[in-house]
Amino acid sequence: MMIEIDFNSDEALYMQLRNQIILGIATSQFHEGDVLPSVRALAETVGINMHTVNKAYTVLRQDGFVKVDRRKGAVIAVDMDRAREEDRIEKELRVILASALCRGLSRSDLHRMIDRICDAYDKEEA
Amino acid sequence: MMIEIDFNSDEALYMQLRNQIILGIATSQFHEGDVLPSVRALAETVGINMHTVNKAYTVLRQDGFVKVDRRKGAVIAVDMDRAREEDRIEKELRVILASALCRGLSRSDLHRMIDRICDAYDKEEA
DNA sequence: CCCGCTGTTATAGACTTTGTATAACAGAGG
DNA sequence: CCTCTGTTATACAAAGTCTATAACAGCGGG
Repeated sequence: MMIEIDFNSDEALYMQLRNQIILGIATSQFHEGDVLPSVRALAETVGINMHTVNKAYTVLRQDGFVKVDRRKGAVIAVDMDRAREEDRIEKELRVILASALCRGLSRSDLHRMIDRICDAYDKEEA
Repeated sequence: MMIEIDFNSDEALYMQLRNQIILGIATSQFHEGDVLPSVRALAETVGINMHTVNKAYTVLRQDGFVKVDRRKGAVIAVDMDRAREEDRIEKELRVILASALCRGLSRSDLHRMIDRICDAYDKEEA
């Protein structure tokens, strides 16, 4: 999977990495058990420091998306804690939904948007 | 409207302020034309610095939620630029939806979640 | 057995962001 | 005139981000 960094983004580099890998898992470009590039290799190819990649992997581990094996490296291993996740998701959604509603987006607009994003994931997956 | 700050949150104080005010607009606790507390007053009641409140108001202005009148203060004035907003919303949704799907939440789970949040807003509004 | 790979840790420096603190300014209004 | 409004400037401390070098332990292949 191609991982790209936008150095002009105001989003932290390690968060860009984290998010792209989560997107990769959602679109089945990464599967359970897949091994991510080593921190040094990914740092090299992307053009950033090793520690920045390491921080991304550490966050991914804390968030339950990978398990880190000292010899193999970072392995995709999604922790399925639905209840806890549902709370987190809903909390994050509240603000962004609020701002959408303020702009005049309707509830059905949001549903359509959800479907469009999910469709894009399903398509990429195939 | 009651505005509260969580000093233990890892979210920046000015962003907490910003988000709560957006939530307030979405739930009609703030209406078009309403005047927000002055930067000094809000800073006093919340227990933070004036400049932190000012930054929140500045961000709200940049994001098109308030207009600032030098004599009256910050006034709720939502900028209805749907097209631009739709892009921003969708971009923000992509990552959080991806992480939800990774955890095993289904598309209909997400739809239900959207409805639940919107229902809560409608209810608060009434 | 050593070499090379893995993540991990430590230390240090530069830079940005965040939040606070004081102070002063112009504009508007009672 | 006094007081309220946002705005601006300056300074400072603390935290976060990113880089750079270096070293360590564990494991596996030649």
